[in-house]
Amino acid sequence: RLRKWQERIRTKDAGERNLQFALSEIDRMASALGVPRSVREVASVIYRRALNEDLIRGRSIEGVSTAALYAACRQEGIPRSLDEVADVSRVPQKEIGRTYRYISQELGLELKPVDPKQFVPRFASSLELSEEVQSKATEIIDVSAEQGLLSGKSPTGFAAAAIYAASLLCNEKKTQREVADVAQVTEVTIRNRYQEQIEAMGFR
Amino acid sequence: MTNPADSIEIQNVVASTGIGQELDLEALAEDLPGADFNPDNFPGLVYRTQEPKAAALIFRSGKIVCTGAKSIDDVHEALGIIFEKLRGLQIPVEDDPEITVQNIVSSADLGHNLNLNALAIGLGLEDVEYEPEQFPGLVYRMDEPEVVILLFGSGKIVITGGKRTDDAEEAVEEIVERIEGLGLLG
DNA sequence: GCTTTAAAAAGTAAACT
DNA sequence: AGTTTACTTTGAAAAGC
Repeated sequence: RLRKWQERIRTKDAGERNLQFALSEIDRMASALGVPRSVREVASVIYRRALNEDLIRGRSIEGVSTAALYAACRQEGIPRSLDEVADVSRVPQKEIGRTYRYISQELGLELKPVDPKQFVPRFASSLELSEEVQSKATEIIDVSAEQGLLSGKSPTGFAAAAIYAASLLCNEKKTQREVADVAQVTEVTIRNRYQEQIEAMGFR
Repeated sequence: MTNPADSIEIQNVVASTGIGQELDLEALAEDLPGADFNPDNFPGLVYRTQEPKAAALIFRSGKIVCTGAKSIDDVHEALGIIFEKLRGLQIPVEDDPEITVQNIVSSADLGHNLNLNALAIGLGLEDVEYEPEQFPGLVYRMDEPEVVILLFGSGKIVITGGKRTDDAEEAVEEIVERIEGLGLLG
Protein backbone atom coordinates (compact mmCIF):
# COMPACT_ATOMS: atom_id res chain seq x y z
CA ARG A 1 0.00 0.00 0.00
CA LEU A 2 0.96 3.61 -0.43
CA ARG A 3 1.44 4.22 3.28
CA LYS A 4 3.87 1.37 3.57
CA TRP A 5 5.88 2.74 0.68
CA GLN A 6 5.93 6.15 2.23
CA GLU A 7 7.06 4.72 5.54
CA ARG A 8 9.81 2.71 3.88
CA ILE A 9 11.06 5.76 2.07
CA ARG A 10 10.84 7.80 5.22
CA THR A 11 12.79 5.31 7.33
CA LYS A 12 15.28 4.75 4.56
CA ASP A 13 15.78 8.49 4.30
CA ALA A 14 16.06 8.81 8.06
CA GLY A 15 18.61 6.03 8.20
CA GLU A 16 20.54 7.59 5.36
CA ARG A 17 20.47 10.98 7.04
CA ASN A 18 21.63 9.48 10.34
CA LEU A 19 24.53 7.75 8.62
CA GLN A 20 25.52 10.94 6.85
CA PHE A 21 25.35 12.82 10.13
CA ALA A 22 27.52 10.23 11.87
CA LEU A 23 30.12 10.28 9.12
CA SER A 24 30.24 14.06 9.06
CA GLU A 25 30.65 14.11 12.83
CA ILE A 26 33.50 11.63 12.60
CA ASP A 27 35.06 13.88 9.98
CA ARG A 28 34.61 17.01 12.06
CA MET A 29 36.08 15.44 15.22
CA ALA A 30 38.92 13.83 13.31
CA SER A 31 39.86 17.19 11.83
CA ALA A 32 39.74 18.84 15.22
CA LEU A 33 42.01 16.11 16.58
CA GLY A 34 44.30 16.30 13.59
CA VAL A 35 44.21 12.59 12.81
CA PRO A 36 45.05 11.35 9.29
CA ARG A 37 42.38 10.50 6.72
CA SER A 38 43.14 6.80 7.03
CA VAL A 39 41.96 6.86 10.64
CA ARG A 40 38.69 8.53 9.64
CA GLU A 41 38.12 5.74 7.17
CA VAL A 42 38.76 3.11 9.82
CA ALA A 43 36.36 4.96 12.14
CA SER A 44 33.72 4.99 9.40
CA VAL A 45 34.10 1.26 8.89
CA ILE A 46 33.74 0.65 12.63
CA TYR A 47 30.65 2.85 12.72
CA ARG A 48 29.06 1.03 9.76
CA ARG A 49 29.80 -2.32 11.39
CA ALA A 50 28.16 -1.11 14.61
CA LEU A 51 25.18 0.01 12.55
CA ASN A 52 24.89 -3.35 10.77
CA GLU A 53 25.14 -5.20 14.09
CA ASP A 54 22.37 -3.00 15.46
CA LEU A 55 24.57 -1.69 18.27
CA ILE A 56 23.25 1.84 18.04
CA ARG A 57 19.83 1.01 19.46
CA GLY A 58 19.53 2.68 22.85
CA ARG A 59 22.66 4.77 22.30
CA SER A 60 23.26 8.14 20.72
CA ILE A 61 24.64 8.40 17.20
CA GLU A 62 27.09 10.97 18.48
CA GLY A 63 28.28 8.62 21.22
CA VAL A 64 28.87 5.73 18.83
CA SER A 65 30.58 8.03 16.31
CA THR A 66 32.95 9.32 18.97
CA ALA A 67 33.65 5.84 20.32
CA ALA A 68 34.32 4.59 16.79
CA LEU A 69 36.85 7.36 16.27
CA TYR A 70 38.49 6.68 19.62
CA ALA A 71 38.75 3.00 18.70
CA ALA A 72 40.10 3.79 15.23
CA CYS A 73 42.88 5.94 16.69
CA ARG A 74 43.89 3.06 18.95
CA GLN A 75 43.68 0.52 16.18
CA GLU A 76 45.93 2.66 14.01
CA GLY A 77 48.48 3.07 16.78
CA ILE A 78 48.00 6.82 17.25
CA PRO A 79 45.72 6.88 20.30
CA ARG A 80 43.97 9.95 21.63
CA SER A 81 43.03 9.95 25.30
CA LEU A 82 39.34 9.88 26.20
CA ASP A 83 39.83 13.40 27.51
CA GLU A 84 41.11 14.62 24.17
CA VAL A 85 38.30 12.93 22.27
CA ALA A 86 35.71 14.28 24.71
CA ASP A 87 37.04 17.79 24.08
CA VAL A 88 35.87 17.66 20.45
CA SER A 89 32.70 15.64 21.06
CA ARG A 90 29.39 16.75 22.45
CA VAL A 91 29.12 13.51 24.40
CA PRO A 92 30.49 13.33 27.95
CA GLN A 93 33.72 11.39 28.50
CA LYS A 94 32.00 8.80 30.66
CA GLU A 95 29.56 7.89 27.90
CA ILE A 96 32.34 7.70 25.30
CA GLY A 97 34.24 5.26 27.50
CA ARG A 98 31.18 3.09 28.09
CA THR A 99 30.19 3.10 24.43
CA TYR A 100 33.74 2.25 23.40
CA ARG A 101 33.82 -0.73 25.76
CA TYR A 102 30.47 -1.89 24.42
CA ILE A 103 31.22 -1.70 20.69
CA SER A 104 34.72 -3.02 21.27
CA GLN A 105 33.26 -6.08 22.98
CA GLU A 106 30.41 -6.61 20.51
CA LEU A 107 32.49 -6.13 17.37
CA GLY A 108 35.34 -8.17 18.82
CA LEU A 109 37.89 -5.45 18.11
CA GLU A 110 40.24 -7.00 20.69
CA LEU A 111 42.41 -3.91 20.95
CA LYS A 112 45.37 -4.26 23.24
CA PRO A 113 45.75 -1.83 26.13
CA VAL A 114 47.10 1.54 25.04
CA ASP A 115 50.90 1.67 25.03
CA PRO A 116 52.14 4.87 26.74
CA LYS A 117 54.97 5.06 24.20
CA GLN A 118 52.43 5.88 21.51
CA PHE A 119 51.78 9.25 23.15
CA VAL A 120 55.44 10.25 23.26
CA PRO A 121 55.96 11.68 19.74
CA ARG A 122 52.81 13.79 19.83
CA PHE A 123 53.23 15.13 23.39
CA ALA A 124 56.96 15.73 22.92
CA SER A 125 56.55 17.59 19.67
CA SER A 126 53.86 19.88 21.03
CA LEU A 127 56.34 20.67 23.82
CA GLU A 128 59.03 21.17 21.14
CA LEU A 129 61.28 18.57 22.67
CA SER A 130 64.10 16.97 20.71
CA GLU A 131 64.35 13.50 19.25
CA GLU A 132 66.82 12.73 22.02
CA VAL A 133 64.24 13.44 24.72
CA GLN A 134 61.73 11.27 22.91
CA SER A 135 63.98 8.26 22.78
CA LYS A 136 64.97 8.78 26.42
CA ALA A 137 61.30 8.92 27.40
CA THR A 138 60.64 5.77 25.41
CA GLU A 139 63.49 4.04 27.19
CA ILE A 140 62.16 5.11 30.58
CA ILE A 141 58.74 3.71 29.70
CA ASP A 142 60.21 0.41 28.56
CA VAL A 143 62.38 -0.04 31.63
CA SER A 144 59.73 0.92 34.17
CA ALA A 145 57.00 -1.08 32.44
CA GLU A 146 59.37 -4.05 32.40
CA GLN A 147 59.62 -3.75 36.17
CA GLY A 148 55.86 -3.94 36.55
CA LEU A 149 55.17 -0.28 37.27
CA LEU A 150 52.64 0.12 34.47
CA SER A 151 49.88 -2.16 35.78
CA GLY A 152 46.76 -0.15 36.49
CA LYS A 153 48.35 3.18 35.67
CA SER A 154 46.89 5.60 33.16
CA PRO A 155 48.95 5.50 29.93
CA THR A 156 48.84 9.30 29.54
CA GLY A 157 50.12 9.90 33.06
CA PHE A 158 52.81 7.29 32.57
CA ALA A 159 53.93 8.89 29.29
CA ALA A 160 53.80 12.39 30.78
CA ALA A 161 56.05 11.45 33.69
CA ALA A 162 58.56 9.78 31.38
CA ILE A 163 58.66 12.85 29.14
CA TYR A 164 59.15 15.10 32.16
CA ALA A 165 61.97 12.90 33.44
CA ALA A 166 63.61 12.71 30.01
CA SER A 167 63.44 16.49 29.59
CA LEU A 168 65.37 16.86 32.84
CA LEU A 169 67.93 14.22 31.90
CA CYS A 170 68.54 15.79 28.50
CA ASN A 171 68.79 19.36 29.82
CA GLU A 172 65.69 20.47 27.96
CA LYS A 173 63.62 20.94 31.07
CA LYS A 174 59.90 21.43 30.85
CA THR A 175 57.93 22.14 34.01
CA GLN A 176 55.51 19.60 35.42
CA ARG A 177 52.73 22.06 34.61
CA GLU A 178 53.72 22.30 30.94
CA VAL A 179 53.82 18.53 30.53
CA ALA A 180 50.66 18.09 32.57
CA ASP A 181 48.79 20.49 30.30
CA VAL A 182 49.59 18.72 27.03
CA ALA A 183 48.90 15.29 28.50
CA GLN A 184 45.78 16.46 30.34
CA VAL A 185 46.81 14.99 33.67
CA THR A 186 47.62 16.71 36.96
CA GLU A 187 51.05 17.64 38.26
CA VAL A 188 50.39 15.30 41.18
CA THR A 189 50.11 12.33 38.83
CA ILE A 190 53.33 13.29 37.04
CA ARG A 191 55.12 13.63 40.38
CA ASN A 192 53.95 10.23 41.57
CA ARG A 193 54.82 8.38 38.35
CA TYR A 194 58.10 10.29 38.00
CA GLN A 195 59.33 9.17 41.43
CA GLU A 196 58.65 5.51 40.63
CA GLN A 197 60.21 5.69 37.19
CA ILE A 198 63.38 7.43 38.37
CA GLU A 199 63.80 4.73 40.96
CA ALA A 200 63.21 2.00 38.40
CA MET A 201 65.88 3.55 36.18
CA GLY A 202 68.34 3.33 39.05
CA PHE A 203 68.68 7.08 39.37
CA ARG A 204 68.06 8.91 42.60
CA MET B 1 52.83 -20.42 50.89
CA THR B 2 49.55 -19.08 52.13
CA ASN B 3 46.53 -20.10 50.18
CA PRO B 4 44.84 -17.16 48.41
CA ALA B 5 41.48 -18.80 49.13
CA ASP B 6 42.16 -18.29 52.84
CA SER B 7 42.38 -14.55 52.28
CA ILE B 8 38.79 -14.30 51.04
CA GLU B 9 36.67 -11.83 52.95
CA ILE B 10 33.01 -11.20 52.25
CA GLN B 11 32.55 -7.44 51.94
CA ASN B 12 28.91 -7.11 51.04
CA VAL B 13 25.85 -9.30 50.63
CA VAL B 14 22.78 -8.21 48.71
CA ALA B 15 19.52 -10.04 49.35
CA SER B 16 15.85 -9.61 48.61
CA THR B 17 12.72 -10.61 50.48
CA GLY B 18 9.13 -9.50 51.03
CA ILE B 19 6.66 -9.32 53.87
CA GLY B 20 3.66 -10.24 51.72
CA GLN B 21 1.87 -7.02 52.62
CA GLU B 22 1.45 -3.66 50.89
CA LEU B 23 2.91 -0.72 52.76
CA ASP B 24 2.10 2.95 53.19
CA LEU B 25 5.63 4.32 52.93
CA GLU B 26 4.59 7.88 53.81
CA ALA B 27 3.22 6.65 57.13
CA LEU B 28 6.14 4.29 57.65
CA ALA B 29 8.58 7.16 57.14
CA GLU B 30 6.86 8.96 60.01
CA ASP B 31 6.81 5.99 62.34
CA LEU B 32 10.31 4.65 61.67
CA PRO B 33 12.96 6.90 63.24
CA GLY B 34 15.91 7.36 60.92
CA ALA B 35 14.06 6.32 57.79
CA ASP B 36 14.88 8.19 54.56
CA PHE B 37 12.09 8.48 52.04
CA ASN B 38 12.35 10.70 48.96
CA PRO B 39 9.79 9.37 46.48
CA ASP B 40 10.84 12.03 43.96
CA ASN B 41 14.34 10.50 43.81
CA PHE B 42 13.64 6.86 44.40
CA PRO B 43 10.51 4.80 45.14
CA GLY B 44 12.08 2.91 48.04
CA LEU B 45 12.33 3.91 51.69
CA VAL B 46 15.85 3.55 53.11
CA TYR B 47 16.27 2.16 56.58
CA ARG B 48 19.65 1.46 58.17
CA THR B 49 20.37 -1.01 60.96
CA GLN B 50 23.32 -0.35 63.28
CA GLU B 51 24.10 -3.87 64.44
CA PRO B 52 24.67 -5.61 62.18
CA LYS B 53 25.35 -2.66 59.92
CA ALA B 54 23.17 -2.88 56.82
CA ALA B 55 20.80 -0.84 54.71
CA ALA B 56 17.35 -1.89 53.62
CA LEU B 57 15.31 -0.54 50.74
CA ILE B 58 11.64 -0.99 51.57
CA PHE B 59 9.09 -0.74 48.77
CA ARG B 60 5.37 -0.06 48.62
CA SER B 61 4.78 -3.63 47.44
CA GLY B 62 6.25 -4.92 50.68
CA LYS B 63 9.37 -6.20 48.91
CA ILE B 64 12.65 -5.44 50.64
CA VAL B 65 16.27 -5.31 49.48
CA CYS B 66 19.00 -5.62 52.07
CA THR B 67 22.57 -4.60 51.29
CA GLY B 68 25.76 -3.76 53.12
CA ALA B 69 25.82 -6.80 55.41
CA LYS B 70 29.13 -8.65 55.82
CA SER B 71 27.68 -12.16 55.90
CA ILE B 72 24.56 -14.10 55.07
CA ASP B 73 23.89 -14.47 58.80
CA ASP B 74 24.06 -10.69 59.13
CA VAL B 75 21.52 -10.32 56.34
CA HIS B 76 19.10 -12.55 58.23
CA GLU B 77 19.79 -10.72 61.46
CA ALA B 78 19.30 -7.28 59.93
CA LEU B 79 16.11 -8.30 58.17
CA GLY B 80 14.89 -9.95 61.38
CA ILE B 81 15.28 -6.62 63.14
CA ILE B 82 13.31 -4.90 60.40
CA PHE B 83 10.53 -7.51 60.50
CA GLU B 84 10.20 -6.98 64.25
CA LYS B 85 10.16 -3.21 63.86
CA LEU B 86 7.32 -3.52 61.35
CA ARG B 87 5.37 -5.92 63.57
CA GLY B 88 5.84 -3.42 66.39
CA LEU B 89 4.05 -0.92 64.16
CA GLN B 90 1.09 -3.34 63.84
CA ILE B 91 2.10 -4.24 60.30
CA PRO B 92 1.46 -7.91 59.55
CA VAL B 93 4.63 -9.68 58.45
CA GLU B 94 4.71 -13.28 57.18
CA ASP B 95 6.06 -15.80 59.65
CA ASP B 96 9.45 -16.28 58.09
CA PRO B 97 9.68 -14.56 54.74
CA GLU B 98 11.92 -16.22 52.20
CA ILE B 99 15.24 -14.41 51.89
CA THR B 100 17.12 -14.76 48.59
CA VAL B 101 20.80 -13.87 48.32
CA GLN B 102 21.26 -11.99 45.04
CA ASN B 103 24.92 -11.07 45.08
CA ILE B 104 28.00 -11.55 47.24
CA VAL B 105 30.99 -9.21 46.95
CA SER B 106 34.28 -10.59 48.27
CA SER B 107 37.88 -9.48 48.27
CA ALA B 108 41.02 -11.61 48.29
CA ASP B 109 44.76 -11.38 47.83
CA LEU B 110 46.69 -13.53 45.36
CA GLY B 111 49.90 -12.63 47.17
CA HIS B 112 51.88 -11.56 44.10
CA ASN B 113 51.96 -8.48 41.91
CA LEU B 114 50.28 -8.94 38.56
CA ASN B 115 51.29 -7.77 35.10
CA LEU B 116 47.83 -6.74 33.97
CA ASN B 117 48.93 -6.09 30.41
CA ALA B 118 50.22 -9.61 29.98
CA LEU B 119 47.21 -10.97 31.83
CA ALA B 120 44.76 -9.18 29.51
CA ILE B 121 46.32 -10.87 26.52
CA GLY B 122 46.85 -14.21 28.26
CA LEU B 123 43.32 -14.54 29.63
CA GLY B 124 41.99 -13.58 26.20
CA LEU B 125 41.03 -10.09 25.13
CA GLU B 126 37.52 -11.33 24.35
CA ASP B 127 36.80 -12.13 28.02
CA VAL B 128 38.69 -9.19 29.45
CA GLU B 129 38.14 -5.50 29.90
CA TYR B 130 41.28 -3.62 30.89
CA GLU B 131 41.19 0.12 30.34
CA PRO B 132 43.63 1.66 32.83
CA GLU B 133 42.75 5.10 31.51
CA GLN B 134 39.29 4.57 32.95
CA PHE B 135 39.82 2.18 35.86
CA PRO B 136 42.96 0.52 37.29
CA GLY B 137 41.42 -2.92 37.58
CA LEU B 138 41.23 -5.65 34.96
CA VAL B 139 37.68 -6.99 34.60
CA TYR B 140 37.46 -10.71 33.95
CA ARG B 141 34.15 -12.47 33.37
CA MET B 142 34.42 -16.08 34.45
CA ASP B 143 32.01 -18.74 33.17
CA GLU B 144 32.25 -21.29 35.96
CA PRO B 145 31.52 -20.15 38.55
CA GLU B 146 29.65 -17.33 36.84
CA VAL B 147 31.24 -14.35 38.55
CA VAL B 148 33.11 -11.21 37.62
CA ILE B 149 36.59 -10.71 39.01
CA LEU B 150 38.42 -7.41 39.24
CA LEU B 151 42.19 -7.94 39.32
CA PHE B 152 44.63 -5.25 40.39
CA GLY B 153 48.35 -4.76 39.95
CA SER B 154 48.91 -5.44 43.64
CA GLY B 155 47.46 -8.92 43.34
CA LYS B 156 44.40 -7.91 45.34
CA ILE B 157 41.14 -8.96 43.71
CA VAL B 158 37.38 -8.47 44.03
CA ILE B 159 34.89 -11.23 43.23
CA THR B 160 31.30 -10.22 42.58
CA GLY B 161 28.16 -11.49 40.94
CA GLY B 162 28.09 -14.80 42.80
CA LYS B 163 25.10 -15.98 44.81
CA ARG B 164 26.72 -18.74 46.86
CA THR B 165 29.47 -18.44 49.47
CA ASP B 166 31.38 -21.15 47.61
CA ASP B 167 31.47 -19.13 44.39
CA ALA B 168 34.25 -16.86 45.63
CA GLU B 169 36.40 -19.78 46.74
CA GLU B 170 35.92 -21.64 43.46
CA ALA B 171 36.61 -18.46 41.52
CA VAL B 172 39.85 -17.81 43.38
CA GLU B 173 41.04 -21.37 42.81
CA GLU B 174 40.14 -21.12 39.14
CA ILE B 175 41.79 -17.74 38.56
CA VAL B 176 44.95 -18.79 40.38
CA GLU B 177 45.08 -21.90 38.21
CA ARG B 178 44.61 -19.89 35.03
CA ILE B 179 47.21 -17.29 35.96
CA GLU B 180 49.69 -19.97 36.98
CA GLY B 181 49.02 -21.77 33.72
CA LEU B 182 50.06 -18.63 31.91
CA GLY B 183 53.18 -18.39 34.06
CA LEU B 184 52.08 -14.96 35.19
CA LEU B 185 51.80 -15.51 38.92
CA GLY B 186 55.07 -14.42 40.58
C1' DG C 1 18.70 3.14 30.18
C1' DC C 2 18.12 5.91 34.83
C1' DT C 3 17.15 6.65 39.75
C1' DT C 4 19.18 4.32 45.32
C1' DT C 5 21.84 1.05 48.65
C1' DA C 6 26.52 -1.08 50.23
C1' DA C 7 31.41 -2.64 49.95
C1' DA C 8 36.23 -3.74 48.16
C1' DA C 9 40.12 -2.89 45.00
C1' DA C 10 43.82 1.40 43.18
C1' DG C 11 44.32 5.45 40.34
C1' DT C 12 43.20 10.08 39.62
C1' DA C 13 41.57 14.57 40.92
C1' DA C 14 40.15 18.60 43.46
C1' DA C 15 39.74 21.23 47.55
C1' DC C 16 42.00 22.55 51.74
C1' DT C 17 45.59 23.34 55.19
C1' DA D 1 53.42 19.02 49.58
C1' DG D 2 50.33 16.30 52.45
C1' DT D 3 45.45 15.15 53.84
C1' DT D 4 40.68 14.44 53.03
C1' DT D 5 36.93 13.55 50.31
C1' DA D 6 35.11 11.81 46.18
C1' DC D 7 34.67 9.79 41.85
C1' DT D 8 35.91 5.78 38.34
C1' DT D 9 34.68 -0.11 37.82
C1' DT D 10 32.05 -4.77 38.90
C1' DG D 11 27.42 -7.28 40.56
C1' DA D 12 22.18 -7.80 42.06
C1' DA D 13 17.42 -6.66 43.63
C1' DA D 14 13.52 -3.41 44.22
C1' DA D 15 9.27 0.22 41.28
C1' DG D 16 8.73 3.43 37.90
C1' DC D 17 9.87 6.61 34.41
